[in-house]
Amino acid sequence: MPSDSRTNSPTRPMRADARRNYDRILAVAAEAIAEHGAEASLEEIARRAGVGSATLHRHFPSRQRLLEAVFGDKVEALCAAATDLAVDPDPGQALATWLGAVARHAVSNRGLAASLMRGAHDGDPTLGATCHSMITNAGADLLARARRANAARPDVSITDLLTLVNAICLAVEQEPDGAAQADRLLTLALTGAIGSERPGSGAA
Amino acid sequence: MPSDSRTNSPTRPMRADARRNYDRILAVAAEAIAEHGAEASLEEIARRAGVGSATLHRHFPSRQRLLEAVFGDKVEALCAAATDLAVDPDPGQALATWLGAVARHAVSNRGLAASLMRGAHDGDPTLGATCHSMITNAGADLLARARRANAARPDVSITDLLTLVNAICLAVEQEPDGAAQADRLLTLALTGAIGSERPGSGAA
DNA sequence: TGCAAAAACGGGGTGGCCCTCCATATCGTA
DNA sequence: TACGATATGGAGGGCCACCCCGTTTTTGCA
Repeated sequence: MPSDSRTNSPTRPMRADARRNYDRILAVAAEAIAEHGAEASLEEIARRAGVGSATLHRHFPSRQRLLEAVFGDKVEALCAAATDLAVDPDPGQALATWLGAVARHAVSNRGLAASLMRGAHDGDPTLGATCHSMITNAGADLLARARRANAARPDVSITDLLTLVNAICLAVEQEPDGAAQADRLLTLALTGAIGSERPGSGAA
Repeated sequence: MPSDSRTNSPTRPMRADARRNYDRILAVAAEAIAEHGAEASLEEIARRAGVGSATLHRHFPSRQRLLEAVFGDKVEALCAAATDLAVDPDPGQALATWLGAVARHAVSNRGLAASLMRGAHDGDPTLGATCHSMITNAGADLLARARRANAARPDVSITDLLTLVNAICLAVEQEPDGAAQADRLLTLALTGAIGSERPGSGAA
């Protein structure tokens, strides 16, 4: 069920001990990243997993790769959510709901936002489907639908929206009440931070 | 004319050699931060300035202090701009203009956004007027005026707005066309990223 | 089952970073 | 000029990412 991009790839299946270590590292990394964020010490992850640091670096050649492996299932969940929302009767609301879900995931999983930010644009195009592009593709459909329904500006791209979401999440990541803050700021950004409330419709 | 919080402070004036080194370090740090962002290596700054790393750490006990010293004049310029805009006939536009100016400064001076983000809320309350609080105070007046003119939501704080600006700048800092991106995203966030355009008034 | 080649492992080294101590050099002044 | 206060910076400690290469484990086959 979980996404094991190694067990059934064209390359020879992993040796049993390698697989064991791979899984251990992944589990420990998830904990460490939850504790210390995306900058968690790789050395300590290896230590806690009971493997040498070389083993960690062999399985995950870069920090980004480790992050992507750790958050793979979260990202898949978000993509699935996008698919579900793609049949929502209110495309505009569906898009907003999904962006909120992305924000919620990013806030409650430290490091996810950082992982989603750095897309394929900084080297390392090895991994075909990075978290970044998966999310982008998933969101693109929702935006397209919203646009067709005249519920989204024609000049805004899905990259714009996701950049906003991630930027906000990254910014509030270490605030005490990050979740609430992120939600507020996202709503603000989506509906207009400066009151473009039509004169007359305002308070009072 | 430049703000030398050391020359005329209640504490004894700096010795000539100390002052020389202080200035050298500051100049070199500005270059290094422009090159490598807020995470530039302090050791290399010391090396380039021709001083020992201990000297750097004595003058600037924390990275944040160095950043604040480097960006002090930029922040003062932004505060001055806020004062000027405080008499603008259109308070809503004035606020938007100022936020745009903050963004422009933050994008063209790598590290400024990072410096503005971390306010007094993480220890080190030694320095009375941090960049963070200076900017916040400066912006608060503009927002208050805009609010009185019904040109700003009553539920949005200056902290919200500055967090958005800084988050955006931080996010696009290493994109190739950062300035344009930041401008676009800020406009989006201020006016509403999802088209709340009234039916009929849209493009066409 | 036994064994050799292949695969994976991890200790330890390199080089970088931040930060501190303290013996030494420099400055300002009497 | 001489002296005390002040500033300096090299050396060293602790942490980190990353890599080399001798050693151990696993596997597939006879």
